[in-house]
Amino acid sequence: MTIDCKNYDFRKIEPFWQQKWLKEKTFHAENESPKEKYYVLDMFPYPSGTGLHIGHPEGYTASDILARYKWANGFNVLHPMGWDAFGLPAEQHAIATGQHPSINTEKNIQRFREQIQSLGFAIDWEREVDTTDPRYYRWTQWIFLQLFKHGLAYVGDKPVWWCPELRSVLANEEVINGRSERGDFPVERKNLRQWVLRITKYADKLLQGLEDIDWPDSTKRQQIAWIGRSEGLELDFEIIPYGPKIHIYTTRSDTVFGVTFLVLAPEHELVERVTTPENREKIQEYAHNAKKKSDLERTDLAKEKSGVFTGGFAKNPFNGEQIPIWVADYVLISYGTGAIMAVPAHDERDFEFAQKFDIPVKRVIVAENLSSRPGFEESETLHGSPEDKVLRDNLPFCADGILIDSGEFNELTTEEAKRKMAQKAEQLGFGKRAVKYKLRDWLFSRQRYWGEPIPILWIERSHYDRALAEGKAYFLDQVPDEIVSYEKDGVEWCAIPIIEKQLPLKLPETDTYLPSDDGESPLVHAKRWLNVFVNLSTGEISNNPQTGFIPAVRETNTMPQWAGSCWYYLRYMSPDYEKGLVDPLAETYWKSPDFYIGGAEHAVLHLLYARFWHLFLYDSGILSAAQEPFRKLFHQGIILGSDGSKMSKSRGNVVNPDEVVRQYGADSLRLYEMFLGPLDAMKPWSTQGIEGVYRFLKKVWAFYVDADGQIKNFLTENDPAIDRLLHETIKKTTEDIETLQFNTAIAQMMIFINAAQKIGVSHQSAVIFLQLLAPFAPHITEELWARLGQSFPISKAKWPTYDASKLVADRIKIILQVNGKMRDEILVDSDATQERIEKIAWQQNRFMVFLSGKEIMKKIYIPGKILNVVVK
RNA sequence: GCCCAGGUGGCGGAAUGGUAGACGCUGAGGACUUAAAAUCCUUUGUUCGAAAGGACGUGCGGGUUCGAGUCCCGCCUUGGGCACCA
Repeated sequence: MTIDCKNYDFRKIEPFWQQKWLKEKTFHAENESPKEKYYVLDMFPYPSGTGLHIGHPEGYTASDILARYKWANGFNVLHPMGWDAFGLPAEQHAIATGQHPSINTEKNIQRFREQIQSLGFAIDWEREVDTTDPRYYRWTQWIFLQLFKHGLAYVGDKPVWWCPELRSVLANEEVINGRSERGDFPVERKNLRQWVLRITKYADKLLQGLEDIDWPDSTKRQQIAWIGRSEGLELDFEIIPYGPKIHIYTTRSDTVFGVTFLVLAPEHELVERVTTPENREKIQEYAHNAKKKSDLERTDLAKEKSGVFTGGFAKNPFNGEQIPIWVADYVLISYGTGAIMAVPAHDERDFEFAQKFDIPVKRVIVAENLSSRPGFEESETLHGSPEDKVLRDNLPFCADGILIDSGEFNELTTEEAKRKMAQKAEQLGFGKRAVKYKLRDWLFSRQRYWGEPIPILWIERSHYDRALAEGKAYFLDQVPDEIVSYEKDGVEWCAIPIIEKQLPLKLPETDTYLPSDDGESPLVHAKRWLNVFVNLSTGEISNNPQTGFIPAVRETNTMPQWAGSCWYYLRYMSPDYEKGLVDPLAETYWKSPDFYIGGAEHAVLHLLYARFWHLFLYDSGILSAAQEPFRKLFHQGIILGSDGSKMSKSRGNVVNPDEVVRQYGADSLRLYEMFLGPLDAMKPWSTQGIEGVYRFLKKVWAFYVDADGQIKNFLTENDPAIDRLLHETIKKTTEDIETLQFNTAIAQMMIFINAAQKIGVSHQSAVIFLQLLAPFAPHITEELWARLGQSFPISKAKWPTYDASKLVADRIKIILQVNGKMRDEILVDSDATQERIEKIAWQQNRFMVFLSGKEIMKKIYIPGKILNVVVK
C-alpha cells in the first residue's frame, strides 16, 4: 500500500504511515523474545497547557533514530512514552477555574500525544504511563510504604522553604538564590511538620554508583558536588573552666595549631552556656537577628562577615591554648557540628573574619618550597608584626604544605599530619575521624492537591502501643523500628500505613484546591475523607465509628512531582501488571534502560532521586536486574530562538512545532533538528536552515520518483566511484549513529544523493540508501520503500553493512608540502611507494619552484597522504 | 571566588597532530519559464593580482613539532554548574 501522489506530498504521506504503524503495532516491544533487547528511554514530558515545545522533538528524534537503528539491527526495542502529569500548573489552573485538575491534565495529555504522534516516533503506545493515573500512583504509594517500613521515611518539624506565592513547601533543590525554581517567587523559612526521606543513608552508594556508569562528566561532577562527601576529624574543645565540650568538625586538622578562635553558629545549643554575663545581651540580639534573616540575606551578604565575641574560651586539645569563642552566622547549624575551629591563616572565610575583628592570624603551614627558607623556624604571629610583608600578602594560604610551629608535628606534610593527628586524637579520646555530607534528607511532602496522597494514617500513641503489645496489628511488620510520630496539643500521633489492599489511595473531591494560609494541604478541607476509623487488626477503614475501630486522621500532604518520575522507566516494562510495580519477568528481561536522554537541568534532582529509589528497591530485593537505573545517559542541548537567545513568549522568538510540521513535514523537522549541530550543543533555530533539509528530502523524492509518480529506472550496475561513495556512506552513517553524531551522518547522506543525482545508481544501492535515511526520515523512506515493492516496514529491514574492500580507491591524492605548507598535489596509484611518489613530485614544476636553490634537510612521508620536504 | 565546557567564513557548523572551512544556509551570476515559484548549473574566508599564482587566516600572546583549530603555558571572553559546607 502506498499513497497516491506524484510530488513529495508529506501532508498525505506522513499521517498515512503514522496510522499504519499505530494500527499494526509496528513498534510493539515483546516482553518475551529470543532477540536481544534494547531499551531507549526519553525523559517523559510534563504535559503543559502550552503544548509541545520545539525542544522536545530534539531528544525524542535522537532516541527514535537509535530505536529504529536498533530495530534494523535485529533488536527487540523498547521505546516508550508517558506523562509526568502531576504538577503545579495543573493545580493553579484548577484553582483559577474551579475545575478538577484531572480534566485539564487529560486534555493536555491528549494534545501532547497527538503532537508526538504527528512526528512519527517508533513508540510502543501500548505502554503509555501517566503518573496521575491511580493504577500508576498506586505503586508510587506502595514504594513510599516500603521506604516507610524500612525507616527511610520519617516526619520532622523542620525549618523548610516556604513559598507564600505558591503556598507550598519546596525542597532545597527547588530553591535557587532564595527564590522558587518554578515561578521565581521569593521563599522564606518556616517550621512545619514534614515528611522527609532519608536519602542521606544512601549518600555513599549514590556516590559509588557513579563510578561505572556512562554519564556526562559534568553531570557526574554535579552529583558528586551535591552529595559533597568530605573526610575529616571531629575534635572536642573543652570550655574553660571545666565546661562541656564543643565538638567541631574540620577537614584541615593539620592546621589545628593555627586555631585563633572558635565559631559557633547562632543557633548552636552551647551559645548560651559559653556567653559571659556582660556579653549576653548582644549575643542574644545577634542570634535573634540571625534567625530573622532569611538564608537569602545570609548568603547574599556573604561578602561582609558579622559576628560577636561571647566572652568565653575553650581549650585547644592539641596544645592547651585558650581560644576565644565567637558566634557568627557564616557558620551554619545545618552542616557538620554547627561549630568550627577557625584558622585564619589557612582559610579564606576565617581570614576575612579575623581581619574584620582584629583577631590574631597564626601561620602553621608553608608551601613545600618555602619551608627551606631561612628564618622560617621561628614562630610568627603575623598580626601586628608586619616585617614579612611578602608572607603576609600570601595569606590566607589554603593549599596543602608543610607544618611549622606545630609542636611534634613540625615538618610533616599536610597529609601525614592529618593522619598522625587523627591517631593521637583517637588515642587520647578528644576526637575521632568523621565523614560528612552536604547532601540533606529529601523533603518529601507538599501542601498541594495535585500530587499522590501519602498513604498514611495517624493514630494516638496509646492505640498504637496497645495494638503492638497485642501483637495483632495489621501493620506489625509494616512499620519502622523507630516510631514515626509527632506531638500536637499534648497528643502524640503515630504514623501507620494503610493496608496494601486499599491502594491506590485516591485523591478526594474538595471544594477548593487552595492550600490554607498556614501551610496546610488543601486535603484538610475534605473532612469526610480526612477523619476516619480504622480497625487495627484488619486495616479496614470506615467513615463511621464502629466496634473495634479507633479514630484516625489521614495524612494530608501529597508527594512532590519527583515521586512519579522516580520509577516510571520500570512501569514501562509491564504497564498493566497488577501484582507489583513491575513484573519480575519483564524486569529480568529489560533490566534497565540502555540509553536515557533528557535535559541537563535534571542533573541533580530527578536523576539523584530516581537513583536513590532504584538503589533502595534493589537493596530490598524488589528489583533484581540492575543496581543502577541509568547505565548510559545523554543530555541534548537547548534550541535557542533564531536571535540566539532563549525562546520565550516575551521575546517573540518561539517556534511552534505544529507550524513547522504543517509547512515542511515531520521528516523535515526531525532531520533539521538533527542537522542543526552536535546533539549536546546549544544552537539557534534558523527558519532558512530548515529549507535546506526540506530541499534535500525533495531531492531524494525526485531521485526515486518521476513526474508521473512512477518509480524511476535505476542503473544495472554502479559506477566504481559511486560504489565507493555508497560504502563510505554506509560506514559513516552507521558509525555516526552509534556515536550520536547525527549532523555529520546527514551531511554524508547529502553528499551521496548529490552524487547519485548526477551519476545514477543501481536499484540495490537506491534501496540501501533509503535504509540509511530511514531512522532520520521514516515517513518518506517508508513510502519510497513501499513503492519499490517492499511489503514490510523499512525500519525492520536488516541494516546495511559496508564492504571494506570497496573503500579502497585505486588512485589516491598525495599532498606535497614544503616546510609543512601545502604546495601541490599529485594523483598516484594507491600502491605507489615513497620512491615512486618522490619521482613524480620532482617532476611538478609548481612544487619544484619552492625547492629550487634550497638545501633539503629532511623528507617526511605520511603513507597515502602527505610528502613534506623540509628545506633551508 | 571556585569547577567545567566552548570561542573556526556573512550564519549553523566539518576536520584520528597531516590539504582549515565538509555539509547546509545566505549572497552573486546563469539556465529553464511569457513571467514567477520550484528545479538545475557556476561562484561565494580576507587580501594583492588582468591572470597564473602569492600572502594572510581557527579569541589574544608565547611554546613544543617537519607540520598545531587540535598538544603545553599564560591571558581575554561566552555559556553552564557551585557558592560561607569548615
